[in-house]
Amino acid sequence: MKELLRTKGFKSTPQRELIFDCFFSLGKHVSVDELYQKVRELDPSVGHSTVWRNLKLICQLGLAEEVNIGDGITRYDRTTPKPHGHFFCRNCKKLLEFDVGSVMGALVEAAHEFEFEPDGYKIEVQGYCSDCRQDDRTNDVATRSANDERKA
Amino acid sequence: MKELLRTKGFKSTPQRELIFDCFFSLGKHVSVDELYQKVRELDPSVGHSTVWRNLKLICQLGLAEEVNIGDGITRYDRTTPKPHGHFFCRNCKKLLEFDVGSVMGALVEAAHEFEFEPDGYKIEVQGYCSDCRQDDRTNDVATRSANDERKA
DNA sequence: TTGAAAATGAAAGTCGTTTTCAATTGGCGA
DNA sequence: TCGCCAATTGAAAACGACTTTCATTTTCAA
Repeated sequence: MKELLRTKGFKSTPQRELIFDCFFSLGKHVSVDELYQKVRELDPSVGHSTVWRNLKLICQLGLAEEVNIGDGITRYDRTTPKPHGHFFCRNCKKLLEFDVGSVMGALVEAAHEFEFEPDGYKIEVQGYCSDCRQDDRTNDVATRSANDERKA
Repeated sequence: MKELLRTKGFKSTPQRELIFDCFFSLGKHVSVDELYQKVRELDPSVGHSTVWRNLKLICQLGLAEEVNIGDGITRYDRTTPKPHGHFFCRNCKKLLEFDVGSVMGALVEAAHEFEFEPDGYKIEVQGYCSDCRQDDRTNDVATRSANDERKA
């Protein structure tokens, strides 16, 4: 890692190494705060902004990319050799990955038609995972009474 | 529109009608502020929060849905009979729509394998549109001093 | 008409993200 | 190895989009 940083012109610092290590030791889809907590376990002196900046750096280095599922929290996903999509459970907030190889062809083709030069794909499918499926869901209704439930 | 609101248990107010009208008269992918500006042109007394709340209401009624392209701004897209994806130009921020009929099958199948019950799809392809394509782009580089090398 | 409930507008609050700035540190050249 | 200078750090504040609060106004069913 130290090597990669040097060759790219960045300095290696203890904080940076720690943050990088923590990021890669954690699972995927890490938020800044999740990473921050992890880092603090090992070195409570590391600052919030340092974690944030290094997470950005990890993205700049092409080692991860942002994932935005629309809940206001940016997560960071290690880049993988093959692109993948996400199933996002509206209930338990779980994020599952699935292979999108079968849809890439169609996407690339569509892009070609638009003379669009793609360099990133975000395929997010929202719904309910196997644990949270139910038939009498009440949280996507447009009626007044459902509003009140929601607030609770 | 007044009818729809009533039947769903919501009241009809001048502000609400105006906001709804403006939303549907504007193109797609409207942000709260864009809608707010439009509304203010016709009635400067309407408040920011009223616009925001009614945009949420439009979503609750199933007439629109949020689109998140990761730039921190939530846009609202009229729901259309057929699902569509977006091409988001990193340079000019343009948002183009494309038909995703050809990929839906694969997505639904993948969801089925995961026992996932989908109810929303977000297919965002990022890159550069035909107007912004160029070969010597310099805004996605990960190297500090290697910028120069790469261009040469 | 009238009152309960909903909607409004201004302002303030929330919260994740980003920047500022002074102090510290890494690492290249001498 | 040493010293310099730019990169990095940490605390705090700034930022900005989103959301809530609350007093007031308005809608609409009875």
